[in-house]
Amino acid sequence: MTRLQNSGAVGKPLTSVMEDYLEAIFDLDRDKKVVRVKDIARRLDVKMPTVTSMLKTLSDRGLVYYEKYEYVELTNDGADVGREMRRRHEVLRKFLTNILKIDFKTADAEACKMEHTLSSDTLDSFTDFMEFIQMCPRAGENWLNHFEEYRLHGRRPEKCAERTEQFSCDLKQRVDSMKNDASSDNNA
Amino acid sequence: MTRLQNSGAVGKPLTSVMEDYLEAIFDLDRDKKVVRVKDIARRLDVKMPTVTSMLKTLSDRGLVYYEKYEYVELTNDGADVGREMRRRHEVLRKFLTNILKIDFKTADAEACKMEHTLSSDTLDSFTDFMEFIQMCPRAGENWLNHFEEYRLHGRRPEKCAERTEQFSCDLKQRVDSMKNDASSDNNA
DNA sequence: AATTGATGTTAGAACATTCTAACAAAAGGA
DNA sequence: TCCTTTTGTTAGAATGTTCTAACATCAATT
Repeated sequence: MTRLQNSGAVGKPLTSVMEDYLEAIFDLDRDKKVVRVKDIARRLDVKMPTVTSMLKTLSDRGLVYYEKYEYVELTNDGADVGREMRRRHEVLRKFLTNILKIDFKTADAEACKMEHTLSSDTLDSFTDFMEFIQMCPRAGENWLNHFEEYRLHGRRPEKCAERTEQFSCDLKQRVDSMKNDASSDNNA
Repeated sequence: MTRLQNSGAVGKPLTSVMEDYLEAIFDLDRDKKVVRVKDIARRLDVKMPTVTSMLKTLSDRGLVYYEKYEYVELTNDGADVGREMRRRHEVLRKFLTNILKIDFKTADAEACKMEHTLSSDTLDSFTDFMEFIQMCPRAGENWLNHFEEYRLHGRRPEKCAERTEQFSCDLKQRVDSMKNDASSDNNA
């Protein structure tokens, strides 16, 4: 199950658009103390009637408290979803910036799209991977810097290649075997 | 631009659903030599009328050749899209299985969802990262195995710390001597 | 209190995607 | 050939998300 369930009105799963709205409201709630239709509209780049319409839907499902012309608030269920989407967003953004070295703006946008599609389990794997990299000396920041060089200065990082030579045949063997596995899309 | 453009009927970007259909047809084309409505329906888990309807849309946009009751074929534009989606799918699936150690079935499903959302640039970063890991001995398969252990046996991989010590004799020496910026590996 | 500008709502429509029910063509026996 | 099964199509409806145009309310100023 990728999508969070609500225990409110309906048993149907939330759509990714609903998740976006809940995340937006959750964020705005922390920043601004009062959440208005206009804020949500600007944040999600939609028109105000669209927001009104969605607020009705979310209200029906017990995810927001919403009365005409009044400020919007999340219910507990709604806040749970919003918070979870925020968490996912952060995990993914950090992966994209810290590991893949993608610039913040792009990473943020990509994370926003990815956060709906990945299952919790997969998300956990991303988290684990990042933790592992920080925890395991052989793969820490130093190594990540090499990746950055690799990205910036072309496909064949000499420093890494040099090391390959210095390492035992044993290791190189494993590296080669993995290489075969991962570069097998010769479809044309 | 995340989405590929077609040079056919309309200038509008493709939806991710259209991309799914094109990828499915592309795959079936390689496997089965003749692509039928029923095959597409089964593959995408939709009903046949839905396929018929989408084929009209794709035909209008110059992405498939489609005549009533006849086999479906991709145009060059359509094949370009299908092939690209296939490539993205493979990159992501390999990342999820080889790096994050997610089981194949799950990884395949997740890749299918991710492939629409990521930009080409970000996709390239995934590819680069995988290539880098294969190329750089300090981050090869051996290290990836440690990650697997880490995932399976809890949050604190003692072996990683141990190894650091073990490597000291031969490796760390070289690393230190030839590497200028080696100093940030000293975490717990 | 009346006016004005910002904010919010309703109504109605469009689009993409999907479905079911009913009909139509193709294919393969008997 | 006629019949049956498989495959494919049309028509029509539903859902989810969005928009524009028009109207309503609120807040602030005069």
